[in-house]
Amino acid sequence: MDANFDDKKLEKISKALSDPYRIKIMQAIKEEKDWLQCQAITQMFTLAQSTVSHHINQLVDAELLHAEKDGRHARYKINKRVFSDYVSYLKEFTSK
Amino acid sequence: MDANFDDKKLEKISKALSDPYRIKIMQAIKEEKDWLQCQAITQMFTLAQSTVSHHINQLVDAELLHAEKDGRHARYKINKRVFSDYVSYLKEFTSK
DNA sequence: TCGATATATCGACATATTTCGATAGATAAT
DNA sequence: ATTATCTATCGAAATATGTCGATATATCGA
Repeated sequence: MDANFDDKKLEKISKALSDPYRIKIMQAIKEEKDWLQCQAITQMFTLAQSTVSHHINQLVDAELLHAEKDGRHARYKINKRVFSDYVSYLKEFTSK
Repeated sequence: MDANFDDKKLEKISKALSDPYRIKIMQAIKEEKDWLQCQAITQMFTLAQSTVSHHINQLVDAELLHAEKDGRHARYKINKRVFSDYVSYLKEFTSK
């Protein structure tokens, strides 16, 4: 287990995943093309751009997404390491 | 993947795990004795009994905990199957 | 340079969540 | 029976979160 994975991180990641739009954003990034721009995500929903940006921010904050700036665009990718750490941490509850 | 595990369930479980007290409750049940009474949990924190009951309720609602009535006591146990399903569902994000 | 596009930030408002105290319901002990 | 114990529920208050529109910032293209 990664030493810098603690309860606070578990809480933050769980919170990031506790919203239907954020779950859909993660899935879109995973399933559709592996990375996405904010604007493309905005077009998927009937949400203001600022709201989508806010949701993405929480996912980035929780490190579930990795953000790269590419000119005026932003590319968001799934941080598989953090996801794996989260899953490993949770597995503790299923063992024993 | 369990057919009755969908995004709504993912959201609900994530939300249940997105609170520091609820995380501690889960850990206490797992680590200390595998099951616990509400009253014992209340004594772990400086929280009102009604608040603890409310937190437990959300964990039970998300099916992370299984509740048994034992006289006037309640026994809460971790639902390992649901936990496993959650973990499996999440693993999708780390694959490919 | 100027206008268009992409993203981030701010303030305000609505809704949801957390928390408490009070109390109800149910069971156990005396 | 009466009292004590354990859990659940209710209503209210405080705090947090989601959402928007407006606007700022930064980059690209003509």
